[in-house]
Amino acid sequence: MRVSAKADYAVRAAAELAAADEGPVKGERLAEAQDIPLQFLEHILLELKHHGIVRARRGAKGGYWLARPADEVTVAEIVRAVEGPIAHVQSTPPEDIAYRGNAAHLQDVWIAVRASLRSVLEEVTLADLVSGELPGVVGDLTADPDAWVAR
Amino acid sequence: MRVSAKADYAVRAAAELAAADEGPVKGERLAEAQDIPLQFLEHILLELKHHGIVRARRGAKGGYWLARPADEVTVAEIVRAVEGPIAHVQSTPPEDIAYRGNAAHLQDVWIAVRASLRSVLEEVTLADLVSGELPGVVGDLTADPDAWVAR
DNA sequence: GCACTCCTGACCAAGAAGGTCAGGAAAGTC
DNA sequence: GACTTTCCTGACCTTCTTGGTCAGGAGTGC
Repeated sequence: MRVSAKADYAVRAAAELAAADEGPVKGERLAEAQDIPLQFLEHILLELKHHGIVRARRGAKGGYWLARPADEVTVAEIVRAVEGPIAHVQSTPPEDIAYRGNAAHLQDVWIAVRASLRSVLEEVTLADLVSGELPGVVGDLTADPDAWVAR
Repeated sequence: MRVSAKADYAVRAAAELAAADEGPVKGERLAEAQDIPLQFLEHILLELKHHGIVRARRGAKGGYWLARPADEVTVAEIVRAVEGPIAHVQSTPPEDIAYRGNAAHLQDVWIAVRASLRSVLEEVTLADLVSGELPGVVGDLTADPDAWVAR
């Protein structure tokens, strides 16, 4: 139930791309802007490219850019691209698990967990992230001061 | 963003304990009921004991039982006991991370992610799980057929 | 004393996390 | 065509986590 460095880096780099007006952005600039090790970032960007989220061109004047408009790319997509499916249990999707005995209803709980994650991650687009105008669901959740304290 | 085998096992074993009317339950019985490797389960139960969720007695007639009533133990507690804090980013709590540049608002997103996880995991108690009468939030989330399909 | 059950630490193999390194391959510039 | 720039790719590395197993010790009850 944790967010990996890779996913965090990927979203941050994508946010920088979303904010770039036009033209490709060099990996080096992304790395500096978000303080990410360059060579590690290049691997991440490659994965994003393979997933059709980002495009790239080599050579002088080369760099990376978003394959789609920033308001059509969600955080969920990016996290999935680098971390794989969200909220899998023991590496299998919750809908495929058969629980027995008194844990029979645990499946519903994991399904609800996944749905609640999706309700946040699939709503927030890169455009939202850059503009700071986050969707209502995020505002509702972060409005409670309790959301900001550790447990 | 995945649920470990350990957390899954821990919740399942705890559900069995919650369902046991009275008297200690042997580790072996829990392991059989939920099909969990016994020796691994014993380590998990020990962690739950150290977190004050479970109690135990050795010897004949020994076994494990819940330290508190089943309707006062949440799934969140159990997951935290064996997996550590929920929704940490790069092993640090989201409220402690300072984002820069165009990723400035990413913090709000991770906070919202954590809050949405909590809204499920802290609502469901072991009593809910055993009875199958899950809290409203779970019902709402699992009612949507979309919640049951992979992405 | 003996059986039973939990308790604990050591160990282990495989994989993931979080990188680094070295070189190749396209694209643009002169 | 040479040269620079930048992405592309695979190999490698160290440390930690995951998901266990093994062996023995220590209470508890009869």
